[in-house]
Amino acid sequence: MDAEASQTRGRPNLAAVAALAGVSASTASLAFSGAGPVSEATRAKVLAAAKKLDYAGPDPRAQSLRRGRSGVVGVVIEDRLRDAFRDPINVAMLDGIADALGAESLGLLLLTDTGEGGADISLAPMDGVILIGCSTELDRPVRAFRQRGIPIVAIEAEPMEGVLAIDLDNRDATAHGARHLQNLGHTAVGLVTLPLEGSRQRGELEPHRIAASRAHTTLERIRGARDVFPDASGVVAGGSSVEDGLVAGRDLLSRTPRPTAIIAQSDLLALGVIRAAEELGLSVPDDLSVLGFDGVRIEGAAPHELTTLVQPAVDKGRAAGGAVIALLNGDRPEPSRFTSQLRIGTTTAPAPSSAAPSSGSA
Amino acid sequence: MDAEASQTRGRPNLAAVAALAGVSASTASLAFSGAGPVSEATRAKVLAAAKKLDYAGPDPRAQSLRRGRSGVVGVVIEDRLRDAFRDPINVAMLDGIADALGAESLGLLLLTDTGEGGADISLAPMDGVILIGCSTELDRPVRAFRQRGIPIVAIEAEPMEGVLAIDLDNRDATAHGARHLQNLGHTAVGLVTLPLEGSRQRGELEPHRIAASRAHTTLERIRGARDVFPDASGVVAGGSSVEDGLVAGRDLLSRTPRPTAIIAQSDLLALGVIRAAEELGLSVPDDLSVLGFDGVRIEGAAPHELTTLVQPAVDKGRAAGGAVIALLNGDRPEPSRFTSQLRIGTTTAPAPSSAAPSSGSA
DNA sequence: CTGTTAGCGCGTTCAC
DNA sequence: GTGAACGCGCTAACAG
Repeated sequence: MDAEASQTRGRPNLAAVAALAGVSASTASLAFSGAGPVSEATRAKVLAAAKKLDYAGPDPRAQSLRRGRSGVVGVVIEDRLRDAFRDPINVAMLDGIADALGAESLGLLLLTDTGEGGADISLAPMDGVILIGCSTELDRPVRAFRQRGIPIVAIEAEPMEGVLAIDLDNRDATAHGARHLQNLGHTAVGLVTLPLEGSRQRGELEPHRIAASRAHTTLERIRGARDVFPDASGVVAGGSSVEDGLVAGRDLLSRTPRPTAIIAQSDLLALGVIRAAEELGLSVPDDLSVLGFDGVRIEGAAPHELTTLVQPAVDKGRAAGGAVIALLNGDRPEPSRFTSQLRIGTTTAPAPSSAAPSSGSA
Repeated sequence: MDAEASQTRGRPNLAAVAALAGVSASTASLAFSGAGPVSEATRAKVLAAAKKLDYAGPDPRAQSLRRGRSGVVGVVIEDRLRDAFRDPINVAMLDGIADALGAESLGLLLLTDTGEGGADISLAPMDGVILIGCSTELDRPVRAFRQRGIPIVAIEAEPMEGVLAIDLDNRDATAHGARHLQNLGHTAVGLVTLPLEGSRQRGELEPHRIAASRAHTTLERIRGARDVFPDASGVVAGGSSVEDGLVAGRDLLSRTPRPTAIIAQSDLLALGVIRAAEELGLSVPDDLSVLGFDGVRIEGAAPHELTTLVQPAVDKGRAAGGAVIALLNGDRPEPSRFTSQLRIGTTTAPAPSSAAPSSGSA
């Protein structure tokens, strides 16, 4: 009855199964993992014992410790999931990541950067981590990950030591789009940017805020726009949503002189700007040209076809996933850089009351 | 130099830190966890040693084994993330879950039910699991979780032994909405349902498919509609998207006699149906009434305000999160049931060429 | 307040 | 093919 006693108390473990099967624990282990030579007869005995004890297989936690791997990759997303997932571009990226990780049957641990209280972020058991869209300062967690020897991949972040970068041509692409507007004769161009700080404070786009910001993507896109329109002013949106774009658009379009074109840093923002224009009785693109970024198809953009910079979001995610996997395998993957393409839709047109020069700058 | 040797090889561990600090391992452990009485001086010594060795703190994997907890809760979502996240209702639920879990600093492990190859789904180290929107057969994984003693919470699933249910009044709510249409005088009502199988096959809504299906939510909503319109025919959509609704709507609206009202099982589907109607030159709600489900605000629904059944998605998610937490604490939480509310918008109106009876059925 | 003693449940040598 | 021993890194009891 002693053997039965150890069965009764708590969950069965490998040792209990092995004992019941009349084999050693190591043999039982091999029978489960299939990672060694075990006779068919022994395996059957072990499996039978497992079934009898209602044993579900080796405990993942113990395996993690022993193997030094938990089979989980963390994905750090800025702030609330709700906000992050509201923008399809993030969902697309995540989908790419999940795709790559799933192929190696790695789990995806969703971590939200809770800011100050975020001491716990690096406390989860994971083998690698992907930083995605991090506008806030992630120095502390990054240092912790490095100390733990956890491979780090960052999508569109400032270059950091020991962090593999997956980049996008944010600056060049935006400049390309801006040049398109310039070629259409626009000179009064306004900017609607993504947030500059983790606090997502909206307001005027002012030099001191830019100087203090570490929001890489936002900054690069501002730079790209100003490469072409050095004096372009603008507003900082409170997030990437149609609503935020609407607010920003109302602001920008009520100024004098009113801009004839607006460069929005995401498609959702661009759509909001279009709404604001329509609200004011302005016609897009006749009275106002609008340029977006991302190239996601948004329900409700109709009847407009947004002129935008199409970025390969899913590929970016897949690349990030592939990169962690490579790092976990001990390889040395190269950082990658993706490029966006200008897709001309129906929301940009020659500047009103001005002949559009066919090319070249003013 | 021997002490140095153990420092050089591999990552430092608690023992190494303790040795360098000249204390025992357990003392060092307490210094980190703060879970016991440690003198300020000793703690300082330990922390100094840790800094010197570049030790990042206790290894989460080892902690998991020792404590029997990994601090991670799995969330199982049907099929591809891309599809799941396309519908805001899922994002809202996930947000609620994340909210509840985050409060206890539990991680959220995203698991996609890969179907056949999904032997790995129950292999991840986690303390509890939430099943969400599972149309496929999850018997095997559920059994595995139970064997492991992992608490299981399911949102809108068939009742299962040992699974805590978080439910929605899918049937009653749909019936309520259907009655609204009935009161408006509609008798020719068509259904656009969510998928019936994991394969997401679209097509005619036929009895044998219903009989074979285990998609709880879909079935309940069908039942609710037929409680009021027993003979209502319909089509099964290939997913929950505007596109799927458009396809289904075209199909349904090209039949004779054409339905005067359509009950769609999600707002996204409903919007697609509206698009299909407009495509055919039909006016909503004059020629066709459309009822949705979910009550999410969708960009692009304008100028319509969808008549729909508003469900408390975030609360549902929060309840699910709270339930796993309670189960992990050894409590016995009650299953919960949420109710939806009919929100009358501008997409339902009296049936054409028919006086709307004020109440009662035909 | 601190040290000692035992494991958590498993995978991996290395012999036989 | 199989078994015996050992340790992954940490923490919960008890002593002192």
